[in-house]
Amino acid sequence: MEKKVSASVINRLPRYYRYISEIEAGGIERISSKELSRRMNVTASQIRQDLNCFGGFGQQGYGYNIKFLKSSIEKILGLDRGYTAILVGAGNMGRTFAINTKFESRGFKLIGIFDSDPKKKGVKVGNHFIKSYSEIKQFISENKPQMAILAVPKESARGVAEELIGYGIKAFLNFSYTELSMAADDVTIENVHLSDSLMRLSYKIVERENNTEQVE
Amino acid sequence: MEKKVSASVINRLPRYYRYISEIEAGGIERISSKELSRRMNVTASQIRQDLNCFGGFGQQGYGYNIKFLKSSIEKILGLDRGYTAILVGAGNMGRTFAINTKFESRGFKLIGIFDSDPKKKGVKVGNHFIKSYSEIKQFISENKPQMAILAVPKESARGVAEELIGYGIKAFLNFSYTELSMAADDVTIENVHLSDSLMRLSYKIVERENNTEQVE
DNA sequence: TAGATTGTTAATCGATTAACAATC
DNA sequence: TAGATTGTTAATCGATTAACAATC
Repeated sequence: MEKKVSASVINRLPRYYRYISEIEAGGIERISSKELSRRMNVTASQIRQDLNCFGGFGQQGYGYNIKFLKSSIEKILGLDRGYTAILVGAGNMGRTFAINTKFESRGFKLIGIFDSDPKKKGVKVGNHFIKSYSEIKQFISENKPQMAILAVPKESARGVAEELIGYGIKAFLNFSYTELSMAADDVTIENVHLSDSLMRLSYKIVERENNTEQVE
Repeated sequence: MEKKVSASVINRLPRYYRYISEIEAGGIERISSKELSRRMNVTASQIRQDLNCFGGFGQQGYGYNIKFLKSSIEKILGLDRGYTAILVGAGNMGRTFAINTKFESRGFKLIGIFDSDPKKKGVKVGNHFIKSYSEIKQFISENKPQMAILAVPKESARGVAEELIGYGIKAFLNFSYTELSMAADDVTIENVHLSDSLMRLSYKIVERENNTEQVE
């Protein structure tokens, strides 16, 4: 019944949330789409259009109340739901993720870290002790986490994902250097490709060098 | 003189590169846009349009030669230029980045790691020994790296960026939890926000839950 | 009330897809 | 040559921007 929200809008939501959070931290109470557009370097029109996909959070003549807008975006993004996550793979990427407190401050709760390397078992990472991968099935059935963070080697990513889907996990954040796309359409995967960002940066350097050359 | 390539196309380039690399590794010699579109889950038309922004890499009746296409995309992205990078900040994120060999295999060379914490000086990370941040000015003037990877705390990100711009760095990959956007228009910044991916994933879980509820 | 600013409709712009002639 | 598939133009679709009436 609801109109489907476009991917472009969804992609922009976290950015709105970051800016609004910063503005709130700065002690500001309200903001107009115009002023926000200036800060974020987008059009005011786009901001109003985007937010209105989810409801009217502003007020004519006043603008947007920061606290209300922030909590509204939190609801939209599900940051108020206390979703829980497990981390699979306690290599560098996995440990970095686990230790980074920002993730938990964004409304998520990491409840378990797993690794298949027996040497890592029991090692402390952040507030957690690494568990054996062999315990994962039971852990999931007891704790029912909503998401799994995959930070395993490329080769094992697909196998692990399939196994976890079998145990009922339906949402993945995938840091492995491979692109997961599972058949089941009730499974959601966000692939993170750090080297893509690096390649884009590289492209822009090339582009700039080309522009500098042509001195016509 | 050249038509400006749109951001959408540039964003897709690294993904093409990853797929083509995998296909090459699988020993395949040529591929049609149709077959590639099937694998990548995009339209063949889009693939042809995108590639033709940069030239005609295919051949009628044959398709695309994988080796040639791969090296062509490498040239477009500048992966063949031997760009060098320094890493600033040897915390978890920085070390993960430094150790991850995938970055170097993508045509970049990490030539120095810097941290302002005196305790970290001399500590080995991957093949590198962490240098003091106070040495960075001289290092840059001697080695002229094309890019800097920022993995410093949020609070210092802007200051560090400004300083490095002063030393001649013009391209940044920023992992700090803040969005850099410097005034100078000859400076390029790629911001990486890991928690944005997490929030998008969360949004999709909410969306699915909403869809499941309404059993009309 | 007058001024400000939203929510929303309409207009524009750009990106994606379809179609097909060119050609290997 | 016949079949396949590109490169590219034209058509469609969707996203962004502009405009403005509604209203706080």
